[in-house]
Amino acid sequence: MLMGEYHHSIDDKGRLTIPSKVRDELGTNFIVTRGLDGCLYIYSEAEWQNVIAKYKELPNIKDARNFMRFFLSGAINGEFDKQGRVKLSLPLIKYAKLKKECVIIGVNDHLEVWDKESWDTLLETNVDDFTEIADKLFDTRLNV
Amino acid sequence: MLMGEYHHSIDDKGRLTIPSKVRDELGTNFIVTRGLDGCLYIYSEAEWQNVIAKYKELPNIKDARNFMRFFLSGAINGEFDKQGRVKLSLPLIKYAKLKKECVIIGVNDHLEVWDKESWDTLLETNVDDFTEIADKLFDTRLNV
DNA sequence: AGTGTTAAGTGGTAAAAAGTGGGGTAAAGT
DNA sequence: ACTTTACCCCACTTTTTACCACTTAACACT
Repeated sequence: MLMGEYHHSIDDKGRLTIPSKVRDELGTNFIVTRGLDGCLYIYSEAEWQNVIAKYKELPNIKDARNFMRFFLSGAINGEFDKQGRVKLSLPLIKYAKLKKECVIIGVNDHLEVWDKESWDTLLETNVDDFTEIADKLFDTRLNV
Repeated sequence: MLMGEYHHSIDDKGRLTIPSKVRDELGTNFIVTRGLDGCLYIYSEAEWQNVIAKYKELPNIKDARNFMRFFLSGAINGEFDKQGRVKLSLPLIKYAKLKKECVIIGVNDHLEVWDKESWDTLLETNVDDFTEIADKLFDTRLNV
């Protein structure tokens, strides 16, 4: 299970260190692609297969086609160098607005890469809503 | 069954002593994560599985995505050092506003970690209302 | 009731690992 | 052939983690 929050910097050459604690879960080959809400997703090969399988079930309508374009055009096959870093492509860096400071978080089946500013904003603007959402969840438990 | 109230301090390195009386119930590996109302939750692995199972059923909408980010990014795999302490991550310490003095309480299936000030405030502001709150809670359950 | 012994909590230090930056080499393109 | 770019490796710095020792508190026995 991927989890945790890690702060790393991206260097001039577009290299980003993947936290050592989550490297094993990714395997030697993994996929980096555009994610939702302005971050990047990183999947292990196994999880990537699951994701692709789900998308193949989508109907062949325009929205779905465009979504696939968005999702797949940015995808790269990531590999670690000896220091545990990935080289990110320019389109990916641009999409996620990555500057120097990045935040890498584990979210169950994938990693997400955020620009530090975007992440801080996300936390600040949402932290109060989480209690409400959780209350709803636990309310449904009472109804069981 | 986890219960009781314990007072411990967190040191400069973010290490928090878990009361010896509740260590056995947590096992050797456990999970610390952001909790509701400004405290931290500590779950044994078994209890954590229950919690995760619920969250995995959430739909892939923005609120749910942010909720997962919030919970899982804060989650860490806790381990005891030889003195029975856990290393807490900076995001967790920041979220719960932990200073020096902490209060650890047992709440049935999990532990909660509170900053002493927050805990005292919570008790003071709510202690008179508990009877009332209890009445409401048990009323709604009867209506199920 | 006091003293001694044991367990629990706190703080510090040293060794190991992880992260960051720089430099060198090879390859490709002009 | 030379210049530029990208990739890989090495070394240094910073952070982390594990271990050790001391202090404080509790309990028991005399």
